[in-house]
Amino acid sequence: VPRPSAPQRANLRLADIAQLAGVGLGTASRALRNEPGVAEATRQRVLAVAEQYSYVVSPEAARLAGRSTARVGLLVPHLSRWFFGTMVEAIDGVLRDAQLDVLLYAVGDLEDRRRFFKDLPARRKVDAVIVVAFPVEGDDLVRLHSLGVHVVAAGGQHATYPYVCVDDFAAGRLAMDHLITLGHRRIGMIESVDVDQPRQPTGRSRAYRAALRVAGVPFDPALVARIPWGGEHGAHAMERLMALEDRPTAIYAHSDELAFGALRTARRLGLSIPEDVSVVGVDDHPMASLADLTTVRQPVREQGAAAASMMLSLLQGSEPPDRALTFSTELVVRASTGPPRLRDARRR
Amino acid sequence: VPRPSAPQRANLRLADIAQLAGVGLGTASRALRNEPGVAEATRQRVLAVAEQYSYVVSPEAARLAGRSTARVGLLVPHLSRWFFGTMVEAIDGVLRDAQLDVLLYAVGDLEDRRRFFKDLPARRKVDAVIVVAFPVEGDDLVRLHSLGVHVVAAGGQHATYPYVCVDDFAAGRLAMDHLITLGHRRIGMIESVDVDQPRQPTGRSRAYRAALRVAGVPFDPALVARIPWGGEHGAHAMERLMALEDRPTAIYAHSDELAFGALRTARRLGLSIPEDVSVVGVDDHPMASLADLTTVRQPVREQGAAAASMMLSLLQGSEPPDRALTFSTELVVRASTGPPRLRDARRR
DNA sequence: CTGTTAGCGCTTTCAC
DNA sequence: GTGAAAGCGCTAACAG
Repeated sequence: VPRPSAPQRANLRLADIAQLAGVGLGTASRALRNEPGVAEATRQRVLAVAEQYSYVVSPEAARLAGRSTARVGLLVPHLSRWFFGTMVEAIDGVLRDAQLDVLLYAVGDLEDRRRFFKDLPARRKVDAVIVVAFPVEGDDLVRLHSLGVHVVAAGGQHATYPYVCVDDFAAGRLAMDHLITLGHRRIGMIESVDVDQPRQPTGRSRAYRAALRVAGVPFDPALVARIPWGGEHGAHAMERLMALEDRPTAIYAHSDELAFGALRTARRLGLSIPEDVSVVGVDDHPMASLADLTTVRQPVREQGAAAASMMLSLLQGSEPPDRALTFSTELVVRASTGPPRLRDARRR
Repeated sequence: VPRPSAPQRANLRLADIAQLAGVGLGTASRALRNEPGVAEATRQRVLAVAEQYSYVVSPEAARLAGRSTARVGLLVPHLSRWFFGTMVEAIDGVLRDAQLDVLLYAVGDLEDRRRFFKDLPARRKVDAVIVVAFPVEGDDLVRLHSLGVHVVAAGGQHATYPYVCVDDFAAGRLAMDHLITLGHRRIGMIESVDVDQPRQPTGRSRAYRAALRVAGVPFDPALVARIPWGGEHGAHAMERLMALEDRPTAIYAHSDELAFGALRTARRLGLSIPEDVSVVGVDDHPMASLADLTTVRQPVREQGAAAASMMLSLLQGSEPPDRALTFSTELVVRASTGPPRLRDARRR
């Protein structure tokens, strides 16, 4: 536990500004915060003095005396991944424009999260919390609410609190239907499971089975590889899938990173893409276009911005226009998918 | 500007804990903060009560009365890039373990930074600032110091304040010498320039010329492509380079992302790697292994952790063990580099 | 509309 | 060792 070295204090206090402007403390306070009940002329005078001495209120004092912290907590599991980084960047942007400070909490695993929610009688630290792509469970949620802390989810799934996300099922269907339309029938799935929450099948998984069902293709468990998230895991999954007796002609990966791994395996195996095997991912990671990977794009930055705006409404006391926002996804066809070889298509 | 809805307050105050433990306010305060001058028995009693009621001090009140904010500002230009995200994740981790809160500032452009440093009579917001991979200019620096705010740089270049980085020149030499050792003589460079600070040549650029000089190869300006950062730009640069009359047999890209772009161009051009052209990057982005890209690895997480530790020392008032830390880099040979074709090698 | 007066919850002298 | 008292800089109620 660091004990900071004492910094010198030299800044002006509200009292100084008030005096300089020739008004009382209360008036100065109101003027600075654009509270009603101050003569316009007076307000201008105060504002001018404050500006001149580049005065800023002490957030600590303001918080101690008042109610809000003007700070929001941003909980994110994996900052090093593109999706999360982009989301955070977007959220931070709109929050900062609204003069709010962002307290970052990189909560990699369940343990971190637990600690956060436990240590967070932190209504003492933030007015609100934005969680990126993971659910807040009932108990924690109740406590947050009882503390008066707002919660919104960005990029997660449906929730009881306000959220913004994409329809993962629809995204999955976009990918699968593309493959099926191309003529593929034997389609493998590389499915990543979150170690912390191996919960019920995700939308992207359900889309797989649904698409097959609609196409009249029986589900073959041998064709799905369940692995942890990550390119290397994706690569291994691909090895397993391609080692199958009756190997798939196409692969549906739950995310682009997984797909990149699959592509490497294919390349190393000497398979040509998409002639020998098609690969489709989800996300439209910036690298996807560099790898010529067909994928399903989801608007990440937009989701983040929307979630932050939602938070802003909540903080203002007004219900947000929408309690839930679902952005749509879009198929982006590139060079990694194509029709199966005739031989393969005929086989069944 | 959001006006938060008033949350209810219900938490215990230090006074309550003191009373519950049957001690005075001052004693309770000292006990909780492990200050000397409290009987061990007393301290235990206070600690026990605090634990029992899961009491936490109000950071605002503590700050207002005391000196530190227990918060550090983290300035990052591009959260969505792997390097930055990873760095931030690492920094956040050690700071959090030290009970410090991290205030995130995504400062994409010069304008954002300027605003930060202007608005930051924020000694009122943070005790210290960590900047990721960009320099703090003299004027801002002076102000920070005069406010008693510590500054450390993570992943940047040499600075007058404490920093941690890698030797970009050495990294560049590793990449270049690898190419030269393989027999390449006509080597192109894809160099990214930061729009905000098109400052003097970076270490990675200087390494290019130095390596050529040592190898006795004359510098040919036609072989270097200066572009903004980004895979797509890397791809275009590669197009230009490969369109050259006397095209290079190898490409040295300033970063892996650039190299990925180059690889795509090569692939689209029908060039085989590394037979027709070798490509080497810098960073060892996780995707590099998936693309079988030869690169120079730099330890990102370690740099972040080291910078954060440095900050901790500073905050404790003690000089850090080292005011500057330079991590070493390492060549990682993969499948994207190989000797030039004999024909090519002979040509000169 | 404006000035004054209480605290907000803690840290820090300063006596005991 | 420990308790009492004096603020830290501000907001919010309350009188004018």
